Amino acid sequence: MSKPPVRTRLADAAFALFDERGYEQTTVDDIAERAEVGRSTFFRYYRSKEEVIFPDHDRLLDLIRDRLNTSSSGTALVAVSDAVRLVLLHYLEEGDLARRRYRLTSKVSALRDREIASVARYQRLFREFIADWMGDPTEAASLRAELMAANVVAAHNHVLRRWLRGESSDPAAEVDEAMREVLALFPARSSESGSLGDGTTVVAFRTGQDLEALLPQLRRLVEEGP
Amino acid sequence: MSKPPVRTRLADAAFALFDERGYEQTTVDDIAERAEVGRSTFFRYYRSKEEVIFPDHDRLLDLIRDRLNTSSSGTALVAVSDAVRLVLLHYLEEGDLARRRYRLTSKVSALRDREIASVARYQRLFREFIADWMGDPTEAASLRAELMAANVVAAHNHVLRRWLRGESSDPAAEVDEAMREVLALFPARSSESGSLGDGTTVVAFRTGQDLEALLPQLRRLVEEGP
DNA sequence: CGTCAAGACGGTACTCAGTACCATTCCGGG
DNA sequence: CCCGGAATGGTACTGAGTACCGTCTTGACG
Repeated sequence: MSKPPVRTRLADAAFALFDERGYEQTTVDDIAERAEVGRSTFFRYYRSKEEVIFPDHDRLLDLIRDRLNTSSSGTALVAVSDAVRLVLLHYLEEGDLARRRYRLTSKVSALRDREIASVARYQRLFREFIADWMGDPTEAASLRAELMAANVVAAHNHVLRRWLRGESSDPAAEVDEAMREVLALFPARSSESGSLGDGTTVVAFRTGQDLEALLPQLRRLVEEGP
Repeated sequence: MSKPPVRTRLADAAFALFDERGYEQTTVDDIAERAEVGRSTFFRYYRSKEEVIFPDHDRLLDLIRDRLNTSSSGTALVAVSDAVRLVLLHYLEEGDLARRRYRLTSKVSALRDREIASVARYQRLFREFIADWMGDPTEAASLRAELMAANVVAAHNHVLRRWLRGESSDPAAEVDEAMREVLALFPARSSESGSLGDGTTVVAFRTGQDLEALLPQLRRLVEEGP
């Protein structure tokens, strides 16, 4: 009976020690020792101490990038929503491992910062994808892309964190609902849905209730003639 | 003629060396030496090498927190928008220093990550403030708070980065416009504007154009009876 | 003017992450 | 059996960050 592969042994040892003594109190030597390997071997499998906890962020980012590049969804926002659902599913598959990681990142600010930086890379990818997709180089379009990306990521994080905290029994359904919420914030423009400009137009609002705030959105809807 | 204060000398030396050799190629010893100070003294003024570049993020965060706590704006989102404008103005006051920092963070990923982590702290603060302000513990409200915070921060970052890149001549006006855009995404609810529930109701949409996506928003508007 | 205490400063020594490099061992094909 | 490459372990180094201690300055007070 041979031992499990080195990479797995290292990860197991690391998580066990982090749970026992805490992240900062655990040295790379400790991890290597428990995994019964040399210190150099640790750094062959993981570039840093942090990477034991976030092993495949790079791989997942590449996967999402490919997904977007081969996407054929109706709108950029829908494509991105679909892509981000993949990320959530990835975490769900990790199961308990994801929750252990969450407990660690909740306690250790250095790890939380790293996690946040990773998420920002997704957001950047989404922003660039949406901006490219819109093909509109104006400042307004650029801001819009930025907002869309931020919303998708925020919605994802919201659902993910709920699940990680054990507050969600059906995160897949929740993320779908959250994405619908986001989609609703950014109604598709007529040019995006194939220049059918002749549908019935109806407008709904309550007078006397921050009509001012609603105006830009209504204006956008109304001005979109063929 | 005495020299400038130690803290200033250290910062000047650090930025000069970062420009000359790059961030990673500069050691703390180098900085201390150029500032004509001992190495220990460097760490008395800055907790880490990175902190020379981001000296007052903590202070600014506290300032924003106070601002929010003493705020009396009409809605949570407006209060947060006002607060975030303060952050932008802070950067504008820094002037060229902010641009030098931006050039550094653009090149050195470790610094970019740190910057992103700081921004995330603002976003968290905003999210908690909005959630508290709404006082609505439901999941939908929680998501809404998350989205609002994300939008405000994204809009701010968008304008700030444009200015840092020299693409904006009037960032103050741009951030106001961007915040209007964000406000427009989140129309105030009736309960927020004083329980006037008896206004005229009108509804507008284009059939055949992602009506599905618009539904949640419309439903929300319609269901808000007294 | 002398004294004393507090703070600023410099220096030393340490831990630990991460890198570079080299020697050894293991293993499969020839 | 032999050879070559891959995996491994060990050693030595750099540099960030921490702890601690001795020294020097400074200013208040008698």
